[in-house]
Amino acid sequence: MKPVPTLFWFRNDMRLDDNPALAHAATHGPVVGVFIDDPTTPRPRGGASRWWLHQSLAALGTQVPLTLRHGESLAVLRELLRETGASRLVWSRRYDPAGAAKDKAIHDTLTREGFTVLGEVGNMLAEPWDISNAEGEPCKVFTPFWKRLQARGWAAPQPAPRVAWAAHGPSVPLDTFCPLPTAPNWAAGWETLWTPGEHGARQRAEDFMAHGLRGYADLRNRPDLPHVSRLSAAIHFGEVSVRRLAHLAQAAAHADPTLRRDADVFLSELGWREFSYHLLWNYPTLPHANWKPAFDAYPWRDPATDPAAARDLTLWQRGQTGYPFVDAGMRELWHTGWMHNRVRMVVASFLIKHLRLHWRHGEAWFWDTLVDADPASNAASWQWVAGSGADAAPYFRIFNPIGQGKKFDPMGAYTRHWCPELAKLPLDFLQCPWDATPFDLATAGVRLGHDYPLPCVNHEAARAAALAGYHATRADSA
DNA sequence: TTTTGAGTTGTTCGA
DNA sequence: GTCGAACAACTCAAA
Repeated sequence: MKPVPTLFWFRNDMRLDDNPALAHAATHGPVVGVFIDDPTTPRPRGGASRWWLHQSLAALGTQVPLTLRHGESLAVLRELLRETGASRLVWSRRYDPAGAAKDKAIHDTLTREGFTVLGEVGNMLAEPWDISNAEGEPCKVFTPFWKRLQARGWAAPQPAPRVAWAAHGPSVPLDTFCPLPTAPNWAAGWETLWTPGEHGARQRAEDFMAHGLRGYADLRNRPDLPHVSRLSAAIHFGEVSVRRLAHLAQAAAHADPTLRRDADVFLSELGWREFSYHLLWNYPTLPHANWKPAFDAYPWRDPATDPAAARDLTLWQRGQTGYPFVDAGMRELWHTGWMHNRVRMVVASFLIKHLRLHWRHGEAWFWDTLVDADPASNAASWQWVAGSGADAAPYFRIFNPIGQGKKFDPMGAYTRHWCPELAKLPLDFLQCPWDATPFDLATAGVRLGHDYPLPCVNHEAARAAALAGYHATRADSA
């Protein structure tokens, strides 16, 4: 008698290592792996994310036989259950509101139809509902959340299970399923920057633990140095498990106690991701509505009705604001699909506070251009910078784009790399070329307004306007 | 229940 | 150049 297969639905868990759902599926005979592109998804992936998805699917396809299908998820799954004769469907849970709702609907429907449908914990240290404060409510401040999560602990990572994979056709060819960009190919050369897929992620993780972790606590703020993990996209797609990463960091600190502080800071960054999902789960409007409603009163400039605001949004997106550190970050994003976290904070603060454009415009741009675009981290972080989020930065914390550049790119290497038209400018004026003497500018071959833009806003005036705007959000101003 | 202290990532000003 | 305080007021969490 032919054994009944189990259908394993890959989503953002593109790995075999420490994949509890896959481990479960593997205990029930042959496994058919499927990935679905569902056009009814409310907020489809952005372009950069789809580039990564293509590469990640290609990598996963070399590890296991993978069936690729287009279509509404429930319909496709029904079709596959019928075609394969499977009676069991297994997945790693999703925690974004739309994904979780869809999963519940599919679970309920297929269960009613007699199938066994099972979700296991996704790529999380704790499920978003596992953590709550003393009143049983969601945590609204990071530190107590993180303390509670750490006290609770998490499961040790498990090695990849032995799986009896069963190929199943037909499958849509990858180049049709998830096409790479052409005309223009804005991702040209990205394959030399990134190695999507489980193997690349593990390699990157181990390389980081061996060479980047030491000094991480301080040097993670330096965009010119290799002391961040660059694992954000791999984590988003589940190419590496956060439990595995936590384990690797803890093992490194155990082997060498002088790495303790660095490892703790790295773990807390994983904690921020958990906190973001905790917030998204409990407050599903996080990606589009101010978490603090008081911020609804903020006098944003509207690019839809204000041409100057529209112009400034475009300058920001293109890295043409005239503030070199900001422009360097925005160009890094466009050219690599990624931006160093310190620079993300600076460009976000600039959009929100200097240009007084709603954080949603920035969130949307990041959603489309980041390879690591994530519904929880992206929304929570933009709201954090805006001051409208949970445990957010105080409103008067307005990053100085000049000072941040000088402080965190002290040699100017990062800024010069992404703003090559300023490469010959003396360091003293690199972050504020408008202060350079005509002689310095001429020597460096820079004509401000031609080779590099004049600043689109004045820092002091913009800062004052942002502070004035925030008074509208004060509790007693209503 | 009440009180008290804390709260990712900063900037500016004035002594 | 360095240092501490102010920048506001609020909510949350823990004692």
